Amino acid sequence: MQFDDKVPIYYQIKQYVYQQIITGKWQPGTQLPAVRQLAVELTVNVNTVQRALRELIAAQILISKRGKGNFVTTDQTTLATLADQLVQDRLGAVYDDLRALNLTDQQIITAMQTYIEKRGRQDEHDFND
Amino acid sequence: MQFDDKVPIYYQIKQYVYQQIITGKWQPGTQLPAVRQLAVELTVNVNTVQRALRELIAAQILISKRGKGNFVTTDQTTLATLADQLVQDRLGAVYDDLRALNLTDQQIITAMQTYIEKRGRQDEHDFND
Amino acid sequence: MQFDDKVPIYYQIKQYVYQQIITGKWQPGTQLPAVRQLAVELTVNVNTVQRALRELIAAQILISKRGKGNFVTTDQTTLATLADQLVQDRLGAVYDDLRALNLTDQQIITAMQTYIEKRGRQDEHDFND
Amino acid sequence: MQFDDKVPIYYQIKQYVYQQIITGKWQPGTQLPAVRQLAVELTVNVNTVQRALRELIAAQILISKRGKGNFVTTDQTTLATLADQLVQDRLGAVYDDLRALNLTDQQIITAMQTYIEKRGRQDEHDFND
DNA sequence: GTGGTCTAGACCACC
DNA sequence: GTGGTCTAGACCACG
Repeated sequence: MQFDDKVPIYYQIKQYVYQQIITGKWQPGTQLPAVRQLAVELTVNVNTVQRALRELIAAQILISKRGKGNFVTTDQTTLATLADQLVQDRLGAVYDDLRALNLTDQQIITAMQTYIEKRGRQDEHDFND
Repeated sequence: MQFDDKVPIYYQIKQYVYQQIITGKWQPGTQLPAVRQLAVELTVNVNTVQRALRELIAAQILISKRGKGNFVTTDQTTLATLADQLVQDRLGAVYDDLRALNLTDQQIITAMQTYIEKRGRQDEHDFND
Repeated sequence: MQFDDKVPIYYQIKQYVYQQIITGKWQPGTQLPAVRQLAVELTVNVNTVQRALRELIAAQILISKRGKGNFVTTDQTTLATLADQLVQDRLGAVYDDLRALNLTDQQIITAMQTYIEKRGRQDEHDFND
Repeated sequence: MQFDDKVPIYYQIKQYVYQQIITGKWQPGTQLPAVRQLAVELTVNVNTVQRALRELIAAQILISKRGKGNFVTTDQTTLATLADQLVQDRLGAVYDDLRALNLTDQQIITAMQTYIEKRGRQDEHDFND
């Protein structure tokens, strides 16, 4: 995995974990890879992984069982709000930024649409290469 | 101005300058506020402002005239691409993130639309308060 | 049983054993449940239980009879001091802490009294639910 | 400062900070000693201090100003609840423990009173030494 | 084997 | 100078 050096690695690891959970790669109740294993996969120090997980454990997204491992919570309400929360946060950030660049609501939507169309064509093109 | 602790302040100042230019608050050729003045406005240390400006000068967005001050470039092609570049970058980032959360292209657009509607109603409400 | 993550489980098990003895649930001379049985009851690993018992045996609170099991000591002087010792230790700890928070002796006593009254009312209420 | 090796050092540092604040040794708004300074005073590693402070910052008890230092919050409501919270937690813990040892409410109070009297005499004695 | 804590020491952003 | 992040490596509690 590649990290953006403009934002703390542990923070990006948190986002990564969110992704794995929301996309269903890590189902509720399943055990995460061992911290040392994660550290290897992400080519990062164990402590850095643990710092990320610690916050997720505090937020009850993950459950830590001593000597056994870390697990995705099985609490459905926690997980349900999680996905929506992340999407809304992301949308809010980009919306604020684009408004600050003087785009109107309508312009933002059309910009998004044309961007996606363009990406669609590009990806198609990339795929054909 | 409020800064996000998770990303370097000098980086956020760069974005701020971009904003001022693109929204026309700082017209091409006009002189920027003095560095010390900017530092006060942004409640940030002078060194931090200077680091941000240094990079903008290197990118030829700003022109530094020794003993006179810093000025927004008058080079139209530079400015023309700038705005579009920033918007595309932002859209690209949010698009990648939302795709990583398993949203389809269509879901991304509708999520954006409903988000904007919701914000519109909220802001209206806030305004009436 | 629930354990506090912040202090070693084997240590909390020792406290649990003390409790059983002092409250008379485990009379002097009686045999303890098998280690495996205790481990199940406390939802804890056998090794962890054994570590706790080892220390209690060393302190002569428990007597280990090879191939037969573990027994509560019948030595009355040992048991007599035990209860008092535990209470005094607890009182000492809380007293020191509250003094460190600037409470006077008198404030500590009244705080304790009002706390107990409050708890009494709450428990009564819970009971009626 | 001496630490109890039965509970994490960073946790005890948190308690220490609480104490300093509640007893007024660290007034609202005042700057804490530098983390490296605290580490020396507490004969502990810098990271350990920082781990403790990080949680207090997250809880808004402390305010961290980049490049300047850490400060006790000036938010009065946060501080007002803090002291009471700590005392109640402490009382709750000791109450539960003593009840588990079969003491009645009344016995707990009198035990506390006699303990304090005894301590008072002892301290007096120590003082005269 | 698992996770949790602590240390020593480095580097960065910011004042 | 300040705090924040990261690394490498050790040791402990627990299963």
